[in-house]
This record gives sequence, C-alpha cells and structure tokens, in this order.
Amino acid sequence: MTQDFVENEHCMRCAQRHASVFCTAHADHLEEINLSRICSEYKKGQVIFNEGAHPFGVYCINEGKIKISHKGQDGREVIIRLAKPGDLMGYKALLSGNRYHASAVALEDCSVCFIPRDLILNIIKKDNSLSMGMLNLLSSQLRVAETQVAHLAQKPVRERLAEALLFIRETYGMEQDNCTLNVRLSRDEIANIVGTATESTIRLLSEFKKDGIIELEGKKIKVLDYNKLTRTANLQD
Amino acid sequence: MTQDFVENEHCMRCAQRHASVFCTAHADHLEEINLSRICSEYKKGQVIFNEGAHPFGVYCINEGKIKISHKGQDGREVIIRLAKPGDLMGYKALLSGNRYHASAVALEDCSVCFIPRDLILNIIKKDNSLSMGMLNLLSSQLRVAETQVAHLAQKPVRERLAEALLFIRETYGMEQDNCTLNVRLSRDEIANIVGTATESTIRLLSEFKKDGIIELEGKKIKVLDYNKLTRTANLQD
DNA sequence: TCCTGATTATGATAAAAATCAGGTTTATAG
DNA sequence: CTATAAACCTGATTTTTATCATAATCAGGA
Repeated sequence: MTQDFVENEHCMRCAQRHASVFCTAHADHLEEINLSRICSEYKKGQVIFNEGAHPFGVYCINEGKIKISHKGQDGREVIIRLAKPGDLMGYKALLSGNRYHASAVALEDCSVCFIPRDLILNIIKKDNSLSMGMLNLLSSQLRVAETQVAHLAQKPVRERLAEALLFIRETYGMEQDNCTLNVRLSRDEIANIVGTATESTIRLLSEFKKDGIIELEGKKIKVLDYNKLTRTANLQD
Repeated sequence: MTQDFVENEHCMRCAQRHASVFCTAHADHLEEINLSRICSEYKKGQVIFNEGAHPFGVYCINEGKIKISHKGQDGREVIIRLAKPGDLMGYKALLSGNRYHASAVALEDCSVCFIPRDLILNIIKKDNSLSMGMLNLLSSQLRVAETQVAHLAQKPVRERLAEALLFIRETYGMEQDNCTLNVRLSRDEIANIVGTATESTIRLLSEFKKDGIIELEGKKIKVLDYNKLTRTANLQD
C-alpha cells in the first residue's frame, strides 16, 4: 500500500496554481518549489499523512479529493476539512510546530505534491505575498471553524445536515447535470462531517428525500431544491 | 458609555511584551507601534468592538480580561475565546479582510491599546519574525478550534464542562489561595463557553460540588480536586 | 458468479439534554 | 435602605438524539 511517484506539470503551469495560495507567490519561489517537490499518486482510501506523525513538509493537491479527519472519543472520526485540487495540507502542524492533529485520506485517486519543510518555511519567510496569503488563509479557516463551533453548540442536527450538504456542494461543486454533488461520501462520512450518529444522518437524508429536497441513488446525492435546502439549513451568519 | 483614553507604558517596557506575539518583533517596529497606538480603558461590560463592524486595526490587551463572543441562533451567545493581557484581538477580521465575526466585551475593567490597520499590516509584512509569530498563533488557534469542534460533536456536556473549567484555569490561572479560578463568570457565560443550556451548567456545577471536585461561592469557583476534574474531563488528545 | 462483509435502512427503545415553571438569592439603581 | 431586576437554583416535563436490533441491499474479492 505505498504510493507511486510521478512527474507532474511544472508548478508555474499547474492548472491549480491560480486556485491556490501560491497564486501571488514570486515566480522564482515557485521555481524553487518545483525543483524540490516530490509528486505522488494515491489510490482511493490511501493515507497521505497520519495523525500523530511529525510533519516534514506540506502537501499541495494536484488532483483528486481528500478528507482530513481526526480520531476522537473511542475512535470515532470527525471530518475537519474536505480538500480539493489547489489546496494545501499539513501547514497547520508545520507552522505551529506540532505533530499532525488529523489524518489525510484520499476520497478518490489523487495526485499530490510534497514540498519539504525547510524549503517551504524559508520561502514563506522571504515571500511577503505568500506569507500574507497564508495569514489570510489561516484567518479565514479560523473563522469557519469558529462558525462551526457555534453551529454545533446551537443548531439541531437537521439544520446542520442541510448545511453540510451546502458545504459539500460549495467545496466540490456539481456534476454535468448541475445538481449531483460531485463527490461520493458514505453516510458514515457525512455523519462525521455533521457531528452526529450515522443512523440520524440516514434518517434525515430520507426525510430530505421525502420532502423533495434531494434525490438519493446509492452514494449519489442530487440537490433537487436548492432554495428549500438553504431554508432548511437556516443560515443567518 | 465611551472609554477613557490613557497613557500606557511604552511598548518596549510593557509588562505583557514577552507574553505576546510581539516578543520576537524588531525593536524599531515596536517603536513605530508605540508612536501610533491609542490606549483606552474600558469598564466591566463595555464593548471593545462589535460583531459586524469593520476592523480599523488590532487591539492589544494591556490589562484585564475580555470575552470574545458571537451571537448565533436567536441571539444566543457563544463564547469563542477568553483573552488576557498580552493577547491580540481583531486580527482575524483584519487579515482575512472581513468584518468582525465576534464582539469583544470586558469581563472586568481593562486597559487596551489600539494599533491602526495600515501600520500593523505594514509591520507584519516587513517583520519576518512577527509574521511567522502570527502564523504560529493562527495555526495553534485553528488547532484548538478544531479540537473544540471534535469535542462538541462527541463529548457529553459533563465532560465538556469539566474541560471548560480546566481551560479557564489554564487561561486565567488562580488566585493567591492556589485554587480559586481567577475570573468571575456568570453561569450563563460558562454555559456559553461549554455550548449548553444555562440550567444544565448550573445542575452540573452542583453535581461537581457534591462530588467534591469544586467549591462554589457565588461566582467564585474553587477547584478542590484537580485530578478528579481532569478525569471528569476525560481528555485524550 | 457467488459469497461475505460492509453499508444502508428502519423501527423500537433509551439516554441525554433542553425547556418550562417555580421559588430563592443576589446585585444594583434610586 | 428599599425596590426591582437579574441571576441562580431545583424539579417536572418534553424534545432531541443516540443506541440497539434486525433486515435488506450493495460491492468487491475468491
């Protein structure tokens, strides 16, 4: 179960470049990164990094979807983040000098670039634009995390599930039909995003279906009534 | 209800300097900050900044304790953070280019320095040590926020309350007697830290008292059995 | 292809926590 | 000092959500 090393497109020509925090980084620095990075492919279900391990660099997603999750009480998983091409992973541990607090697992076959620790830290230090970008990224994520704390504390499961579906849609977008969520997640994984029991998630998804909000077909989820879903999520902030 | 302007100690000689993210900042930059900052005093209960407002700079706490809280569903408060002397406030909004997502309210009489937006952003840009410090700070806070998400999703209220008491102790320390928590919070505020109903908090605090874990005397909380409190919190990460 | 384990589904039950209702104490403004 | 509101406390009740149990379906490997 080890990944394959591959030769990805040059960083400067990476399709994800303008979707990433590197969009404003200096060209010379991207050149440096390009020289030292190590690209690998991971099959669905493979682990990119593991909770508890020491970080030796950061990962930049070239292709594929990845879940970042944390094992809590009695091994129950909490999904902290859904990552997509262009996203960085593992910078939190690196920048705070801690071990990984969560694991990254491929939700589908992926292509990921690894950038060694010293290189990326040096570049962040000398590239103002990149470090401001990182500050911006972390601030935004902190805001999201705090909103999530508020919602977990105050919103019922039904609203949180609706919100999670909107969040998944926001993150991964939709398929050609413009309504099927462009990712396959198990009911269990959805429950671990919402922070609830799997059975509750299954039950509420059935209700949403009965209410004509969504359509279910195995792991495919179609959003039939976006407005109703938004109203069900009862967002106000 | 407006604050008084005051003349605080020079930033270089500030008692909080070495407890703050400015501890490694360049002396020249502290000098600049010192020249432009505006210091004010706030009475207990006064608002330092308000959710929804645009940030015009960051606040650095010189003296006193401050709660940072967010108004969620039907006006119910969630306390996001407890801040103490040396802490910065309002940088998240500033760095992510958003409005304040939470309000800051004095838990007791406070002395706070305000550093204007452009000045602090410029200094962060040119002071590598400070920007790395900020990255470290944000990464650590993000980690804490994610842990809180996991706990809200998985831990029962009793454990979360015990954890909150440990957190308060960690943040504000204890009085001379070495067991009274060095802050006065209402039951309602504690509930808003834990993310539960006020009555549940009151009930559980009474239980903790009955179990000999704590002693209650109005808003004073004495931790009698620290080990038992830790065990009640059932921490494992 | 068939077998086997995992996932999905649904009902019944139990547990946890919120809400409601009341009385008491404490703090505060006049 | 007193009036009044706010905060605190406790019990009863209801709501929400988790857990348990069991069946059906699906997916992947021999």
